[in-house]
Amino acid sequence: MKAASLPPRLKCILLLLPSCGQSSSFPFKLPPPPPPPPLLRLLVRSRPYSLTVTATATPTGSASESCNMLNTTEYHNATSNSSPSSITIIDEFTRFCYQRDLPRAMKALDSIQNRNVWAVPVTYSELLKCCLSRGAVHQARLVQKHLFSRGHQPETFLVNILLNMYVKFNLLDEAQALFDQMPHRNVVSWTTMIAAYTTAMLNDKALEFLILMLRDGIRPNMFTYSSVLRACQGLLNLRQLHSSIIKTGLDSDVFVRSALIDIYSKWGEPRNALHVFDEMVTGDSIVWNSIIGGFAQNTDGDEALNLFKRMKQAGFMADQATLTSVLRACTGLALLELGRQVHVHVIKFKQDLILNNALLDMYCKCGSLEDANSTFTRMLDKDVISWSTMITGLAQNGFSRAALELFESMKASGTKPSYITIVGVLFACSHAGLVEDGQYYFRSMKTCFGIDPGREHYGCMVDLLGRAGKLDEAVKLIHEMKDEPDAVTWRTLLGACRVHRNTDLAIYSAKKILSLEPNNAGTYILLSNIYANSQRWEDVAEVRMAMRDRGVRKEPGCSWIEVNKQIHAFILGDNSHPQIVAISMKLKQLIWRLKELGYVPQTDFVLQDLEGEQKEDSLSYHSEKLAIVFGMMSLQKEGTIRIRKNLRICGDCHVFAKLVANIERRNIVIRDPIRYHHFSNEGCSCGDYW
DNA sequence: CTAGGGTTAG
Repeated sequence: MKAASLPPRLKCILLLLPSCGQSSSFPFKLPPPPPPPPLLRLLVRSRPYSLTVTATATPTGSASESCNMLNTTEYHNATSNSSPSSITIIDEFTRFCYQRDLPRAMKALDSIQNRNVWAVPVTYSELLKCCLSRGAVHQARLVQKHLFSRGHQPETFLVNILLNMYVKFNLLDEAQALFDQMPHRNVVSWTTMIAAYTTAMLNDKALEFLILMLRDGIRPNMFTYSSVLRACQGLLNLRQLHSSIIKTGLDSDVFVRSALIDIYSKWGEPRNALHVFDEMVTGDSIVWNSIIGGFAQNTDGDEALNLFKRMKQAGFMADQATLTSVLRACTGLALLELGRQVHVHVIKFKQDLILNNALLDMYCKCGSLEDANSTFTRMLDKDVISWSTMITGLAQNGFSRAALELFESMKASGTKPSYITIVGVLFACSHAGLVEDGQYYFRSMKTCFGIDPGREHYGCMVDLLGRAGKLDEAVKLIHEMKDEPDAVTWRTLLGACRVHRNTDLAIYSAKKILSLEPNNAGTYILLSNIYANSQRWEDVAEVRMAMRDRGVRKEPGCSWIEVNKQIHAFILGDNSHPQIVAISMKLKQLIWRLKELGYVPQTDFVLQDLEGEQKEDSLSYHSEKLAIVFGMMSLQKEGTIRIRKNLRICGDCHVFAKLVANIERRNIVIRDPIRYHHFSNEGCSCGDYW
């Protein structure tokens, strides 16, 4: 046994409950012996008996007389019977508790209980800690019974330990019952309950307890706030809590601060989180991780990477959590090269599951399935998330068959698929036009895996049926949904309508989307294009008017490409790129070459009211075209050109990319907000459907 | 005796 686990003060004091009805408070006041040096502690442990007797034999104060007498009597009786004395039993009990010998300690507890004697409170706390670490609920309950036996009221801190234990064992009702019967509750008792309800995601309950606590006159401390913050129900709530934290000055606590940062981020206000962060005088790496994670999760990868830089400058080391967030930022920004650099650091942390999952996702989302695959293969531990990530990654990048095969391996491995896994599987089916497989998985998900189909599953099925041209069935399915169909669902149907040229249903879906998302410019433009295609100019004008009235602005198309650790952004109508002249020239030449091979620019995709030449010109400056040309100019001849863009790729750029990939014999990967396009000389992985 | 950071879909 380690010396460190010995009690700081080895007080093997015998506590005898006076049968004369005296109060249970122990009358002896022993000056705490100074903590012995490690070597001495070992000595002390080996001779606890003599220590005990000395201690109990030197009572102070007159009130102790009777106790002492009882004490002594008990001692003599015990010795004359040649059975172990109460002193010995308590001593043994104490020793077993500190040695974490649970079975023996429990046996000793039994004897103690029978003899109506008590050990000092700290001993019980040792025993309870032992129960906690072993998950010994039953034993803990016996300890509780003992502590409350014969009308005895245990110290509040002991009850707090018990409370915490029930909470950790997920026995909230039992914790609550114990809390209810406590005569005195301190901050710790309240905070334990609040933290319990927060963890159980019973946010109302947690907040209610905060109020009850305040009513009871107990002032929250930093522990309380850092727990209760996670339970807040919205920004209003959060601001109230924040201001009371400031009033009490507890905002200087790093725990409270990181909780504030997390919660502001969670409620979509990373700027406020940054404010809280920047006000901090001294922080630690966890607070850095909080703020970096906050931006990474709020799809502001740029700021996350900025902060990561600042973190390093401030001299903090990146750990697993930091790198996970950094990878997530790379994922969002499609920064494959930076992600690769992070990978080098990931290797330092041996097999961290979450970190590996983030790495895997980064490679998938950056379109490098080779790297994703090797990462996946090298992972020793895989959980549902690893499998789901890889399945979805394969499916999104156009490898549907491989995705479905991997799903079979997953089932064979014994990992239970989750809701999200099935989304990936159905996505794979819809992507590859595997109607029957998709319907099979959709129908059997409930019976095979106990997962109720949700919105996303219906969405995949709408896509599946829609692609196959079964628009009626798709609509029927939407009506069968338990949840209200959301904009994503209608957008899926709209996509199918465009491909199969069902104008009426397209207009119907577009209107549905607009009613759900009145500020999405893309939908207005889509609707206006549909009208334009069927020459309904009045309707086009009406849509334009509605857009103007509601102040909806179209986000300019933007494409990003990473070259030499730098990100080059091309924005429609922006000529600030230093090489823009050369790029434009090269693009013109390329278009010329393509035209000779039969390329006809598809002017339907121009959204402005332009005509002829002009129309074509504006089209040729779509940001992805510029990015492709820039990639050809600045990347190695063989290298894949990887582009990320903010809007869906238009049909003309799609044809363009396909042709370029073909004549230039190089792979082009374009990731738009929801689909991946891998262009090679065999065409596009999306199968020309998106 | 009570508290903080990271991963998969759309």
